Amino acid sequence: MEKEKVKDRIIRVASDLFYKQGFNSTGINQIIAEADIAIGSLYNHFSSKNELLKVYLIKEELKWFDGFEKHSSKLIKAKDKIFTLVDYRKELQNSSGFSGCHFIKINAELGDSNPVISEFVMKHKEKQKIMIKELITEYNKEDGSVNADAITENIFLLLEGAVVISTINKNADAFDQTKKIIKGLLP
Amino acid sequence: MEKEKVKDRIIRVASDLFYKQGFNSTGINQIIAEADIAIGSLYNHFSSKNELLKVYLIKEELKWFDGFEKHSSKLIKAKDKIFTLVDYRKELQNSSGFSGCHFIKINAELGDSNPVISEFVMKHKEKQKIMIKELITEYNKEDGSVNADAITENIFLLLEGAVVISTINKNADAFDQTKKIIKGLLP
DNA sequence: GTCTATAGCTAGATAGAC
DNA sequence: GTCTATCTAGCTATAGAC
Repeated sequence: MEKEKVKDRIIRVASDLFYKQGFNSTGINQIIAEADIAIGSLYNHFSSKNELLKVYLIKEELKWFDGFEKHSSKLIKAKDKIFTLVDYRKELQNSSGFSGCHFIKINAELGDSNPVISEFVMKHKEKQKIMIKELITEYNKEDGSVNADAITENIFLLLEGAVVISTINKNADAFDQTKKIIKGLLP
Repeated sequence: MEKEKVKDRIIRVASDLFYKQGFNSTGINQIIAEADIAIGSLYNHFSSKNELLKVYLIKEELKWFDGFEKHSSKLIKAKDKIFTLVDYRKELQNSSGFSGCHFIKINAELGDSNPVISEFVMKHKEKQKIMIKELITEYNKEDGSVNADAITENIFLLLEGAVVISTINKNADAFDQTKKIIKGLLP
């Protein structure tokens, strides 16, 4: 295994801090301390804290879709893939100590102050919804005949609600409820 | 009309800033500038920025339930009260420029750094859910025989999802979808 | 009860040695 | 390409005059 490069270590440390304690609450000094580098090195690799934020979000998006691909690729039926989407988001919450969705979090924290990030978050959620719709369309070919747009929106909103509420409550109950509801939606 | 007292002006200005640009991004200096007072006056009324945060959240919770009471008290049937809950949250979002839920926002911003606030947010959402359950129980007495717990959770999660997604997308589409779905849940 | 002045600290970012 | 030293600006909070 190759040794982790400085740039990658900065990204890893910064990402973890941005997620766990928030972007505004994370200082450059804390990042360089935990990455064990000098401040000059950080600014050699990244032009600003904001650039580090963009790199973080782009990487998290890739991780999110790759992670779901790994969870669902072994499954054959679209119905099972949809159920495993609930399991996947539950697992992400469990393993992060219910720290929430990276994208909802940063959007809540930045509000309207950073349009580039706001648009990135909007597009990310749109991608998630499109992915769900593709699964529902696949499901209709295999087993069902549901209204794809309506069921997609329903599942999409339930999942976002479940993530937010599980973050607040620090438990996964909302995902279990969500799975039951979705089972009822896909006969 | 009585002149607004200094303390109330501080609360109003701070609340607006906390909501619109975030708690961490709002400085004491900005609050006193926009409230047009000296810093000594602020600390005469409030012991810390954190106390101001607590007052803000308590006040917003009161406003939330009072606002819904005003919207729903004139309605007779529980079913209509549930529909008007969707309208109410849609209206809150519209009138704030889709700035999101005060409580989800502060929870996302603070993470686990402030347990007192985290617990307040948790209890607030629990109160909302209990309110929904009371409406569903009332509905069952009048018109229906749905599974109260399951339908409550379903409506609750859909609404939270709709608030989050409407905040990200800066439009009310998610509420219109949510209303349609809820209409299907309450025959 | 409102004011000014300021303490003590941390923020993000830059300059320049090596 | 990593380092130290440092800049300017901002932060929360306090002291003490009036």
